[in-house]
Amino acid sequence: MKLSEKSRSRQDYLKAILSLELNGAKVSTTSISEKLKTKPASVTGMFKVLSDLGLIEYIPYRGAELTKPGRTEAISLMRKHRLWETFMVENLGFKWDEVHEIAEQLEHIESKELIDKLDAYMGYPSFDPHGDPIPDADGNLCDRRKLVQVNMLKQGDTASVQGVLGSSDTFLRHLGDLGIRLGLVFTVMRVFEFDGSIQVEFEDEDWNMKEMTWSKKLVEQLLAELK
Amino acid sequence: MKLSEKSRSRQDYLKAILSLELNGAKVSTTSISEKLKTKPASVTGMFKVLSDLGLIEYIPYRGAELTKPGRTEAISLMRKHRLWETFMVENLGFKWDEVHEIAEQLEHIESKELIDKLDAYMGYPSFDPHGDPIPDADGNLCDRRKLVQVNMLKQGDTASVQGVLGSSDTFLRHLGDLGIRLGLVFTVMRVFEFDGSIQVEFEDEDWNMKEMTWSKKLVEQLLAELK
DNA sequence: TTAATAAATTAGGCATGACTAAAACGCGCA
DNA sequence: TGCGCGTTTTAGTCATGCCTAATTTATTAA
Repeated sequence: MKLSEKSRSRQDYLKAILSLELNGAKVSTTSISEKLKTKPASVTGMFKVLSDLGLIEYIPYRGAELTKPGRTEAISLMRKHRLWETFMVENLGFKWDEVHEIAEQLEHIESKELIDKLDAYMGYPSFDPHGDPIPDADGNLCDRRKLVQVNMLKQGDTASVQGVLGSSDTFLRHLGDLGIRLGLVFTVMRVFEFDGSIQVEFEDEDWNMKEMTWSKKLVEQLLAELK
Repeated sequence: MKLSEKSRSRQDYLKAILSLELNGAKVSTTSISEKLKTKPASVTGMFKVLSDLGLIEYIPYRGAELTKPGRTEAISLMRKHRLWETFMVENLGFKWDEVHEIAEQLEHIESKELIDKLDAYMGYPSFDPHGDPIPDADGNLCDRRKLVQVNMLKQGDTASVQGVLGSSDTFLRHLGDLGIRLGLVFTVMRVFEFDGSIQVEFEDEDWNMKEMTWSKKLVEQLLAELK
């Protein structure tokens, strides 16, 4: 009996459980069965399996809860789902509403290497095209509420680059050319709007003066955390 | 009974059968069982299913043969496998020997849109990193023997662009900037080598003069068919 | 405290796709 | 023609993960 084996089904259950937990809802067999379009009786069966695998804490008639390993696995699935969605929208030109179904399949591809390289290829985006945060390789989520768009910064603000909302090839190349990378700490020297585009002048850690002059939309794509 | 459903297993069998047919080998239960690491008895069972689905012609004790729909499906899998391998090597920076296992998973992703967009994203490569031809969206294979590398063309040759051997981002962008696209018909005006790099001057259908000046390796990546 | 109701579990089946063991086939060679 | 051996098929199991129907548990209201 290969109880250690991952399966599509088990992964779908873990994802559904994480989703309910994040909503603060009780993880009951009914709620899961609704999410997965199965029947409560089937959920009971799977809860036993997941419990035996140490992925959930399951008390009959009381519901289930992810354990540490279970949560790690579920977050890894969320990461894969959102990175693939981002790739399809930003690189392949899909519309944001066309990618969910395909990402449901892609998230089950087993290869940490693949997803980490895809992450790097896209410039480590912090949010997917729906605006949901993408967990990093260690499973950490970026809290959007703490971030501001670069065009909202004021003179004298010091902040660090934390993410990119939407990360098309050209935009990322542009950022790279300017030496703008994730984690860069900078101080805003001047912000002004001119003829429909926004210009931000800033100084980086090495006291080098840089500037961005983009359409308003492009500047808004760059997220930073105030220091 | 949902006999029309595609399954991972069935697809693996179709691929194995195609592979043996391309080698000119007889498609026996034993040979398939060796390829798929199952037992001949299991193959017999699956042959019946595939036969009922109209994907193979199966005569007990005689072996199996792909039908038209079966072959189409198998070639689509080959296309997906090779395109994903190409993507992983050319765009994500994998080594050519690291990608097979992952492509075995990716080839089962069901979405014609996805694979066609990935194909376009990479510039419609004709060969994968192992040098095997990639079927196009209609299942047509490119016969490598009929193609020549652009640096082998001589003054006055007329040819059409048929493929790119390896298609890194930068290389493809470069080609795009020059207006070089799949199917472009052109006539070579001048070829010469200078200081380790090769220069090809050519005229396209609209009589515009263009030139490529690249390292020898880059020019060799571009494949064309003589007219 | 108990009865009613909603939710969860158990019991028993079914389809898929693997397996083993045993029987049937096919082909080469005497 | 017929024997024998390797290949193939049949028969019967097993695990996964789903289902329905019947039972059990928890909770709420009288």
